[in-house]
Amino acid sequence: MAKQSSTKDRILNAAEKLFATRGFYGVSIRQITTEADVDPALASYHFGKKKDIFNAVMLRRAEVLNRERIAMLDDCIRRAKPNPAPLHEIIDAFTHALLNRATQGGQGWKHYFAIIAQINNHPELGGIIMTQYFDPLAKKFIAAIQQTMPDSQPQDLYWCYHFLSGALTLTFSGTERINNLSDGLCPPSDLYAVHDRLVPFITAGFKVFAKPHKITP
Amino acid sequence: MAKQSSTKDRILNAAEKLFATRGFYGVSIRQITTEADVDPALASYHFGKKKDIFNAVMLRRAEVLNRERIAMLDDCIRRAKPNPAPLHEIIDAFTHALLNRATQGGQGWKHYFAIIAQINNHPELGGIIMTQYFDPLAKKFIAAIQQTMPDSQPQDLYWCYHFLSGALTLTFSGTERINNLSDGLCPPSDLYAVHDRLVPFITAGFKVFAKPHKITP
DNA sequence: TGAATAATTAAACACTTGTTGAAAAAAGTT
DNA sequence: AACTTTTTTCAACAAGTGTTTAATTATTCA
Repeated sequence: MAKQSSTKDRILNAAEKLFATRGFYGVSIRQITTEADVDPALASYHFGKKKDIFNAVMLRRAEVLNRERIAMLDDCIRRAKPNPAPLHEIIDAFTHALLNRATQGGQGWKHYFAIIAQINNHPELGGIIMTQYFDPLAKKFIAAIQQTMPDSQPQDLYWCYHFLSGALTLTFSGTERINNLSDGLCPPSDLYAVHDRLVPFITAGFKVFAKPHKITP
Repeated sequence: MAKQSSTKDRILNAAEKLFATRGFYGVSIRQITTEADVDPALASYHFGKKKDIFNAVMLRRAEVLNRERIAMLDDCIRRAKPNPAPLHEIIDAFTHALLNRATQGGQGWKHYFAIIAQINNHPELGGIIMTQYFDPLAKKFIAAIQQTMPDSQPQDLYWCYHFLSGALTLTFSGTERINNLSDGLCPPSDLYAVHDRLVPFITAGFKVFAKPHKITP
């Protein structure tokens, strides 16, 4: 109906960039519309309230990322049939889409991941995407692992997922902390290097709970 | 010299509580001083700029926590001498102080950990505590692991530390996400249950890199 | 006690906040 | 062409922002 207006996209891109570095409350609508070179009133006109802008920013990418990750998980399970999929493949399927987008997806995706890291534990801001997109995927992921590790206990898997979630979030947040800490030895920009270590690390962690059940090491 | 004024503490406590849920930019000085039941001007009078309040909030606990964790690491290493300390004990020493404070430290500590989770990848806000307190501790921790796993490569250890850092941060942030996801099976309030799984999980992850060196699983 | 220092108050500063309304311009439709 | 709908602009709103100033009250110490 309407023309392929670029105004909405410019607002979203500007908002994404600013939210990534200063957070939701740290960015004003004026700053967004200035960055987008657009009248302040257009933000309200196109999106409504400020929080609606934020949701639009997040949903835009959550949708495509979610679809991709589900597809990779399904693929991984189908390839292995009739056997359960190998653990490290499940974990790779869960994480690889993030790697692809973070490395080849352009700056916008990096901003998106930085925002995710901020709202991962913020119910008010992260509620929508988390419950709508991430949680169903997480359940699928955990179910797949349950298949591969039939003797494991659900609580253990949920907690392991939790650890994975934390590691993943920090890894793709683009923080420079580890770079400073390692005196330049570990540039977070080299996401392939990280991913090559992340998957075995997490896989080994999960495998601890393959058998029932001895928590203290 | 001055009396043991409680005003500064009340401001810090109020700020801590509010920062934990709404972030630095999401909280105004008026909100803080109202919560503290104190005149707005007292914030500037006692602390200076808003960011100074934030730093004071963080430094207050970072100092005691840092001291505690270093002591536990040193203890762990000394106990094992002349052998290198066992890996899982090093990791426990690194994490156990957090567990103690989060479970027995009262509400303030929970707020503190929630803030840590927010600024973990925020250079502007997290810079001071991170470089001044957390980074030296991290180096000590990694050095200890290097001793236990002499054939490991520094890059691997740094990245593993990074994963641990992410998992830790999310775990102690107090988020309810995992609770919802697991339909109440994994209450994040039961930090002992989490910790009992976190340490073996991370230990197994590190051990992957004990020998040099085969990243793809 | 009285003088000096510290803490608290109330008011105001100039500026930014999110959002809205009505007028103007652009695009779309018949 | 004229008419309708969509988009953009400009101005304004009331409320909130961090911070400062000067006056007032508590406290400390000689």
